[in-house]
Amino acid sequence: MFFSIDPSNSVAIYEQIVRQVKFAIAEGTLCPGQLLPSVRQLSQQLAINPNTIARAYQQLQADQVIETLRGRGLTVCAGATERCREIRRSLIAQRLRSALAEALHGGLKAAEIREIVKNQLELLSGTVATVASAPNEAGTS
Amino acid sequence: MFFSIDPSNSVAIYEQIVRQVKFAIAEGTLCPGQLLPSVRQLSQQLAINPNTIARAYQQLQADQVIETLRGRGLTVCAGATERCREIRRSLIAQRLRSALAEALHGGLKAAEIREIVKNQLELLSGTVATVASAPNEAGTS
Amino acid sequence: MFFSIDPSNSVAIYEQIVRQVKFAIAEGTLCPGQLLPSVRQLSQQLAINPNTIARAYQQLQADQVIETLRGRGLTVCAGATERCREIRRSLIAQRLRSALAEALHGGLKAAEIREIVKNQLELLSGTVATVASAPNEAGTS
Amino acid sequence: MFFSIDPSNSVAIYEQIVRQVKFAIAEGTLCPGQLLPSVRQLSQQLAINPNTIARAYQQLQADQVIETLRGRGLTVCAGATERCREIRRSLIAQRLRSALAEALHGGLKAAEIREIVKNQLELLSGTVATVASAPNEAGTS
DNA sequence: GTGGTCTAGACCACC
DNA sequence: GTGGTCTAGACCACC
Repeated sequence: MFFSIDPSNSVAIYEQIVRQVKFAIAEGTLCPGQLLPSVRQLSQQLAINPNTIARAYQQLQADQVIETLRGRGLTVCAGATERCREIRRSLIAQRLRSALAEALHGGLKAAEIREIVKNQLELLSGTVATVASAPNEAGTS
Repeated sequence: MFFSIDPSNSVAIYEQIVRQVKFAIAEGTLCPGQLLPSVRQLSQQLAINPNTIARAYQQLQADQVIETLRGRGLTVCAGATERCREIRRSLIAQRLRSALAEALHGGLKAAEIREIVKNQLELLSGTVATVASAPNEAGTS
Repeated sequence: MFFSIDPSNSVAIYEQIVRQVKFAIAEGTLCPGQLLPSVRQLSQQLAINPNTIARAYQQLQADQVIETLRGRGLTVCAGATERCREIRRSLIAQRLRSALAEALHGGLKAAEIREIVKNQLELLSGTVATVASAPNEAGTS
Repeated sequence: MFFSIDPSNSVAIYEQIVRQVKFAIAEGTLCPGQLLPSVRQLSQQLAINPNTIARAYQQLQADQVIETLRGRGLTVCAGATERCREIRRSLIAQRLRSALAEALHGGLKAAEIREIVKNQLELLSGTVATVASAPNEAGTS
């Protein structure tokens, strides 16, 4: 698990950790049953106060993504992979929908939007083209 | 000018005002030379702290969208209409692009994205054309 | 709002606060739109660290029971009354069901259980009898 | 003796062991005079830290349910069967009473409670009578 | 060793 | 004034 935390980012540090853990689980980098780095350990690795790490982990527990094994640490819940993927997909789809709505609403014509979408997808698909044969994982790098 | 402010929204109130003024200018509801409501007046109308209104107006001045007419109040700058339209369009286009990037990045396939875009555009274009029939989706600025 | 906090109780202080707020909302003591006591105020009143209060309030926000009005404080969400009632009822019903299951499982005969239930309801209903005409609020003292 | 330990359960592991031993004694699965599995043996069988097993056994000794036979190990005390049964029954009855009190207190009407009790008893009595037909609900200790 | 909770005190943006 | 975040350091039960 590698985290990259940016303390000057406007999203809170604990929230950055939450997202990166969910992302890692969705990606399969972190699997159900696996132990997370301990609060103290991660706190040292990232040079961040243990309380902040603990807060992120508490959030992840509330989201039913990880659970505590008494005295041993925190593990990824069974089913978390699918849950995290689903959360991600629906957040993304929703964000996409609202960006489209806002675009139409804010003066772009449907044709212009289609153009942007087409260009953007071609531009970005370059990276993805080679992975086209693996249906589910495409583009999760 | 009608503003709708939501204090429980995560974007700051002053920022909501800034956006709505720029939007109204881009739309032509507010025209160059026109006087804005005074701080006190708007503060009363929205039941919001005058400092907050003042801050929004300062921001709009910094963005060169409004300017003070000494002793008379604040007016929309000449050229603000085009500038606001341009600001809006580029913000929107950028947001759209980043939503698309994130979507690809986060596991949606290009085909799925195209599908969402297509559906959404049909859905919303319909709504825009015949606003009255779809009551709820219309005003989601 | 009166809170009674017991720091020697095994349930965490922040959790005691969370429960009492939900209870007060379910009861109607705290109504949608009403402001909660501020973090600092409650912290003084209960002689408890502000962080602990803040944590309780954050939990209540995550539970969609309260929401922040930027710069003004925290209010009870619309619909929170029903939500809190429903939460309470289902928690209680579930606890009751599992107590019954455990009782049967653990050696009490159905007849004994019925006896305990009957006695207990009679014993406790005394308090409630006079309120029998107000269907929904019965016994929420 | 089969134990099923869940480290992600909120009740401590040593406490889970204590309860299961008492339960087994109350049920007659474990009889006075019988030797308990050694700390090491149980520790291996459950893949649990020996200290945790030792702590459970200490607790059971304090509760006068088991006692050490010098050099031989730990045995179930004489009279433990009845004591465990009694402990269990009174714990259960008390839990039931408090669940009922809380239910009344928390907004369920006496009639609703009677309904839940009735349904639950029918449901579970059925299950107990013909365990084999309802696979999942049987072992919910 | 593990996480969970709490206090104390600081700084921030926002109103 | 408001809440939100973070650090620092303590203590606890559990394993």
